[in-house]
Amino acid sequence: MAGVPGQPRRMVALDRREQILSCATRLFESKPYDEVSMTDIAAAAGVARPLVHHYFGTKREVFLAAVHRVADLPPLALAELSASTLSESVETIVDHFLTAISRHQPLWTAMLTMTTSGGDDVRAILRQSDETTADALAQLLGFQLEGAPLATYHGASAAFGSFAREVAREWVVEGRLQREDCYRLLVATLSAAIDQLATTAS
Amino acid sequence: MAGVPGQPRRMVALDRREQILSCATRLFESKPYDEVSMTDIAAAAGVARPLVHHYFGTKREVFLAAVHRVADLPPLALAELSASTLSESVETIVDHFLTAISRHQPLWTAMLTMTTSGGDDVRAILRQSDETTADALAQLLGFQLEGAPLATYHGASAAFGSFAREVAREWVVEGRLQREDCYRLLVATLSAAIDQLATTAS
DNA sequence: GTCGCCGTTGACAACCTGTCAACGACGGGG
DNA sequence: CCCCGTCGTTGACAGGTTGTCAACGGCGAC
Repeated sequence: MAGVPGQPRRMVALDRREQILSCATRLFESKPYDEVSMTDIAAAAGVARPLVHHYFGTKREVFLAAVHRVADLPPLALAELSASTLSESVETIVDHFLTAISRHQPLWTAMLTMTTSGGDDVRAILRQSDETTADALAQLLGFQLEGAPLATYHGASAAFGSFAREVAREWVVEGRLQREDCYRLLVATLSAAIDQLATTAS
Repeated sequence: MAGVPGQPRRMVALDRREQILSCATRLFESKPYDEVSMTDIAAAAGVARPLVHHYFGTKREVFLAAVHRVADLPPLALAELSASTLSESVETIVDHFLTAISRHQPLWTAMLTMTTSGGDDVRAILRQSDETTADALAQLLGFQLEGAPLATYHGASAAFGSFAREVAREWVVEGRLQREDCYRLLVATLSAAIDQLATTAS
């Protein structure tokens, strides 16, 4: 643990945490969860292993911090959507989603490879993200959600979020889908799902 | 490692493998991957730990064998579907899917909890299952698939398979969706997806 | 009866995670 | 100007885990 002579060994706490987290993220992007060891992370950050524990606690927490950071993409600017046709709104949303992915492609491939090793905790992070955007979408479309319909809506949106990510994976990492394919698929299915939910709710 | 006196310590190889795999499956159903140790599996099977390695190799392979076994549900009897309306076919398929789940509910919750801890290898197992049923469906609907459309179709079906599993999870383990909700959602989205693919292919 | 095959296991080495006491640079008070 | 407390940092330790190997012992073949 020699440390670069020119650089001060001692760093401001938040900077050091940030540096470790960034190194850890880079590692988790390339290998699945259980092929990355705390020793690897510490070595990548040029730091002793207990320091990683000092900042994050357990290894799982390092991983979750990395997932959280990567999952916190600039949220879709739903506010931009003025009140227009439902189909237009859907098309715009899907288009925004896909452009966001292509703009932050490395981050997305990172997230997709990281979340494949995930458990319930990773699912929780993704679900929360899905629910907030789904709520925004519902408000935008003028849905009245309360009681049982809300739970149903959240369940459906979580499932659809998983679908959208999987479609994106097929485009960005598997390469079996083109952007056009993703667009058509998502627009068609999302429209159908919304129609379905709207008619059932009434 | 006393072993039950009445039972012979030495077993036929395939039986022993089967017994270990069944115990391992039971464990992986209840805890995520990295909270189950080889020691646990061996103890559950009443056997020394090296024996598990002897039969399966690495721990990951035990896990994959368990996933594979659980994922190999009685496949949807697609052959029963006679040539009828597309919408009728879709409705029947979704209904079969949901009934299969409710009939084998323990197995399905098992698979859903196991696959949340999965990596690329688990994804591969699921994908293969998705592709075979998707191919059967395509043949049933009379699609002509070759070249690029085939890859597109496989990508889309993999994504939709993930969606269907997630919907099922919301029904069976999260409880935020009723069976009726799942039915409507899946019918609506699957119809839309098929329409979409059919019109693009032509 | 004896021999060899193979299911089975104890023991070992390498690794990994999580914890603790201790070291030492940095800034403030005397 | 020196001393001291704070806090970032680390070496070392304990417990547990995976994977491997040689060796034991029951069971069928000859």
